[in-house]
Amino acid sequence: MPELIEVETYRRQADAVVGRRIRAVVALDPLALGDVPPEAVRAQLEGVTVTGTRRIGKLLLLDTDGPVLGLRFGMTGRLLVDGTASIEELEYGADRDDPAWDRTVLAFDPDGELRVRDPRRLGKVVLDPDETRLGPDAATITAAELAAALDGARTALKARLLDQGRIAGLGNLLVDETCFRAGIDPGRQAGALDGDTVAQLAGVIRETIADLTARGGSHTGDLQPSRAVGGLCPRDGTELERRTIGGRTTWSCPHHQR
DNA sequence: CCGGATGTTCACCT
DNA sequence: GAGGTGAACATCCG
Repeated sequence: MPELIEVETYRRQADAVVGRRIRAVVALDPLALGDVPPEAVRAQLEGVTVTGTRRIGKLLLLDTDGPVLGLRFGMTGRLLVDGTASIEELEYGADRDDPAWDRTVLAFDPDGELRVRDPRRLGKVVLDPDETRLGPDAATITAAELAAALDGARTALKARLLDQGRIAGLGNLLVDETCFRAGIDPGRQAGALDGDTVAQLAGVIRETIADLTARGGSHTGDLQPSRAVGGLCPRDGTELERRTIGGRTTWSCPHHQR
């Protein structure tokens, strides 16, 4: 579930713990920490107070009076705060929801908790993450920023849009949806788009994020129901094409996406 | 049993 | 070195 849209809803939920103190790190999955020893993370987090929340792309940041706590959600991570999840998180696996998947759990003073529920364990917990490695946030991307991100790139447009160091926040579903709406072939060479097309695409990216946010998530796009073998373009009825671009399954309309 | 999955990283290649 | 590609990671689901 987590692309920029989902992580932004997580951030809003996380706002509830601003002003609270981390009383205990109840659970910590070593796999999420990389090479950092769990004890070190525990020692740095216990006792600090959360002072604010931020988001860059798909990275959720909790500012504290100690280190910055960075949370990445991988493919299947969700955030639960004080026992509640946000409403639009019903898509992955649709049904099962097992507390055994709670990989990171923080308990607060005076009360409450925050937990990351992540079946596939591809999420990460990072202290003081390097924020400079992320490009400008897709939700507010300008034509100039997008032009800079695509500049001279010989790779496919989709591959470049997925590159978090160039533009932060777009995932597989959002990229397919924005290319679909913009009428652009995601396989086109990224650096070959003319200025007008880039400006138009920047607008479509922002509008698509706003639209799907209002609908309830990255999986609510117009293209989404047709992302299957034999699926037809919702705009013109052409059979959709399935390819791998940038290492990800890609659905597009060979008729109106050029 | 097999393939694929809303992501990131790293080894390897051009 | 820059830039790009594909496998690996761990787990669940159809």
